[in-house]
Amino acid sequence: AHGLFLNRSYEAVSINDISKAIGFTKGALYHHFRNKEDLFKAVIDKYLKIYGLTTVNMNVSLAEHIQQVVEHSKLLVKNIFAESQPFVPVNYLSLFIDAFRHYPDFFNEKKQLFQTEIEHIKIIMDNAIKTGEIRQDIDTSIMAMNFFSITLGIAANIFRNESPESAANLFTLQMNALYDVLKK
Amino acid sequence: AHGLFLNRSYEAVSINDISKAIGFTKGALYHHFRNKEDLFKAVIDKYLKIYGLTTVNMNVSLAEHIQQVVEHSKLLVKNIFAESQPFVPVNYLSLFIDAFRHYPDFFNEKKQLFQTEIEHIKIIMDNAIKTGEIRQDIDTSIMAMNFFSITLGIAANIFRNESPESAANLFTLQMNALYDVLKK
DNA sequence: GCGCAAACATACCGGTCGTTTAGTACGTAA
DNA sequence: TTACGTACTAAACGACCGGTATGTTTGCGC
Repeated sequence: AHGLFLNRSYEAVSINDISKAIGFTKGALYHHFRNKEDLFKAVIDKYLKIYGLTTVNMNVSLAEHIQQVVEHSKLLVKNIFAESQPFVPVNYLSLFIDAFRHYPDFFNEKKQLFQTEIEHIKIIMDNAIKTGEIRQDIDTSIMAMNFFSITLGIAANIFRNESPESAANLFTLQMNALYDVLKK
Repeated sequence: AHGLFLNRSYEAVSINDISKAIGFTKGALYHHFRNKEDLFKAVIDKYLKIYGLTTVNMNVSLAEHIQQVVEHSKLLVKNIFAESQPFVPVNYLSLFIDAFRHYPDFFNEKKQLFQTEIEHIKIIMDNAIKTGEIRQDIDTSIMAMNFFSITLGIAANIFRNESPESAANLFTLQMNALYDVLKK
């Protein structure tokens, strides 16, 4: 079901499609899920992880944090590619959007996640200024958004060159380039 | 039809929905369009513009170029908000994705647009280095991607605070912050 | 071996999908 | 007056939708 919802829209995937894909009949599906929406929510809950650094350690240098984000993103990209060959980042975004539309709670949760992610980066940057790791004349709240945007931009990287490895490598270079101009 | 496709997915919008919205019968619709897909393509061709700086003047300083991108993005955001109230950037992305899926030519065209956009930024940055506007120790091909990612990240801004004005203002600050650390 | 849920299959429901068809109103030109 | 193209309506088409009711099989405690 995850694969189908990933590659097509919520409405385009029918219960019949899913039942065929898993090799069970519709009746079996409805034995386990109340309706299509419930099934979809279960798929989202189980498979749609995003950027989930979640338990960020804020006592790290900016360089270390970047290292972690890069590693995590590589993993994420790899997983997405495993399930959806063509139009990869597009499909991932699409599943996200379907989740927003048919699963409002998910929407609110992720919205909060975006916000806290940016706040975490800001704190780490503030610390990096104190320790002298990076320049002092930086508006950390704004620059944190830039970091976050570049992270999301990894989708655009995949979009442009289609290989997960090169997209991840580009992302690493991007992050390091930004770090270099911030460095003291 | 544009409004409907913007707020829901391709499959979720039926010919009946469209015919009701425009006040004509289904038959009238099929008199003008061969099928649903053709109708959709017409909508995309007419209404889905993106980031179309297209005719970029490359003999400008980086500061001037940023100014132009910011102004253009403000306009874009304003237009999108005019047509789709809730979940604004999500809806816009969704229409984009539907276009990719059901209108392959559109996909290839926009892919090229992304690429050339980044190349333009790189050229402008290379010039800015020559004129002494910005530092010399910058990998322009990588930093150009960063600029581009931040531009796309404007969608995340809208997503987080829902007001087009504040999203545009944040975007301006983000661009300026990046410019400041690049400056000589 | 028996009883009995749980796990599945089968068959069907009303409704809606995209699409097609037959027919009508009307302007324009022969 | 006739002919004909355009723009449209109304109705119907088969296919398939999400969902339900009702069987049948399976695994497991006893």
